[in-house]
Amino acid sequence: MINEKESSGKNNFIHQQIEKELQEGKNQGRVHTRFPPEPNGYLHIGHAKSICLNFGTAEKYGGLCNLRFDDTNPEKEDVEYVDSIMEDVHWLGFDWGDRLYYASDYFGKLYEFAVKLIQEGKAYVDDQDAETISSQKGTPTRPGIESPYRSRSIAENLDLFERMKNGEFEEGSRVLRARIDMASPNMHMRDPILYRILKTPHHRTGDQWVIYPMYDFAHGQCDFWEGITHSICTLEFEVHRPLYDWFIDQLTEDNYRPRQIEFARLNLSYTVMSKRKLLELVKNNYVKGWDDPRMPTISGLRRRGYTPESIRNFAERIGVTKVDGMIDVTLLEHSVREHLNKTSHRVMGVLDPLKVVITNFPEGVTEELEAINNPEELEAGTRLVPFSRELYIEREDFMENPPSKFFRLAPGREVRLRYAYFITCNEVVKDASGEITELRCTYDPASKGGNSPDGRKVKATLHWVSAPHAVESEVRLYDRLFTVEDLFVEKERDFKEFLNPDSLVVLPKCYLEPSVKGAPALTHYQFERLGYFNVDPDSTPEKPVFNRTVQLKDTWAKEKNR
RNA sequence: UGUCCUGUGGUGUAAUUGGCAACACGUCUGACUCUGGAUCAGAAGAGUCCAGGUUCGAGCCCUGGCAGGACAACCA
Repeated sequence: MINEKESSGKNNFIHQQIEKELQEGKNQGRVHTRFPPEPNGYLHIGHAKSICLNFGTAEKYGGLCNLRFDDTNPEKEDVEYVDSIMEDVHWLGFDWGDRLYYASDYFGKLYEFAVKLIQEGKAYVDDQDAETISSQKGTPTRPGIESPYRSRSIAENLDLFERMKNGEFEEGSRVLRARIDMASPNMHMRDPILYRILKTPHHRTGDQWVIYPMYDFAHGQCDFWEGITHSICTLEFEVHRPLYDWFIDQLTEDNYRPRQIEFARLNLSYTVMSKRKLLELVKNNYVKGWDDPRMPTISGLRRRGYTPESIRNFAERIGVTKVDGMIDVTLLEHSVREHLNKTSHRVMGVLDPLKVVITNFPEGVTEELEAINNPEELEAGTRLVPFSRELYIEREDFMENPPSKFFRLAPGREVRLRYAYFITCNEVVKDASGEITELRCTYDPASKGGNSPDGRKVKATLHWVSAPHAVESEVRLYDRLFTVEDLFVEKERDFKEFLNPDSLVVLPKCYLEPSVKGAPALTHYQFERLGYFNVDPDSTPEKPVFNRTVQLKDTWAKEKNR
């Protein structure tokens, strides 16, 4: 959680600008933002940054934030995406109230506006095909040339545009263009296309329209009609701003103007953030779906075990600037650990079981030992954990020939079983191949509860599970999806070449303490000494499935690798 | 050979608008601990892309460079 001290006095450049405007009395003190996704994919952590910025900014200045679907391209969009986007925004903890809009709500007004531009001689119908128009556009360093249709009469343009709307022409045969400046140093001002013919049914308007406005012709006007004051978008739209302003200037003579402000999109190490690439991973089954826990999507992170709080704190921590950079995933991981450490219940679970027999503990007896649910929040209470003669411990918690820095169980060494007893290893049982199959230990009955009877110390406390009481579970371990930190520097090669083959490891047979039985999907736990895990929706009453959200920090692992 | 944007510890951000470069993550010590977690205490790490200039004083202002990015979809 980010406290006041950390967040105060750290205004990003957008908030600084807003505060300046507020002092000047601009927009009558109104702050109104919008989050405008195109419903052509699932939201990802980069969108979360934008959501937190837009909704957070409105919240901070007592303003409003709309949710608006930028649905001007029926070929890529779908209601499935609309639904998931609304779910994800809500899950993150934001609400748009009754301000749910669609660019398609404005198709009628946009059409009228286009007609007005034609009447003013500021737009024309171009009969050329895409290739020809593109070739006349010039390059960033060379001016374009004017279309032969540029100076058609207003009456002819009006007639043609109406017939475009009425479906009289084929897709691609005509477009409506703004008449601005083919020699502009800004490519977007070289008679940009306003409308194109598309005969694909739209997910909301069906076949009512066969002409669709382009992004540039829709976005700013929607902002204007909704009373948006700050239209926050990502850096790549910077060069669109003159066009954005040009349309608004044609629309109104008011003082009120929505202002486009650009910030740097989020780049996370070891992952991809483009919807195109994410879609490719899903479509070609490199992952199991948009909500695969390895995906950087909101739904993937949710299933992985991230909490809304952790994502919002992350967004706050990374800040907002115009500098293109790369955020280390470990910062995201830190954010979940921080939140889950405070909130999740502790539980014991053994992922790679090694059987331990307590030779001096009676057979057929079960003891119930009290364990603390969350040492960070004692009000969470305690639970009883069964203990018996046969247990499982983590295989890596035992070494037959331990190096000096290894504090855990070894032959002749005494350690504590958490909340249970001190045990000493007396015998190592192996199979024919030499693999350790069982440890035979004795316990000190006087150390019940894990308290040293005579003040003697042990260097390690191990987690364990009683064998006859263990809940057999599947546990899925995740690692980064890609093997390289920055996919962008490898843009010459197909990004799929860098997929991490070990991004998912399934452990089919893990043993967990019985208290996890029946926990609903998405319940968070800390498996003591291992990490944070949560219940996967694939769980059945017979066989729970857990996802590892993130490991605990592990200084031994670091030591081991030296 | 254009227009626009951006350069601050390893990473991400800050610097009261000209006043000893601060914070978080990470790293390294140490303390504490029934999680090698958490917590606590401390340390190292940049002189702000470069070169000039203005100024008592520049990360901030001016000039000139350099580097990186965006823009040539009937995508958003």
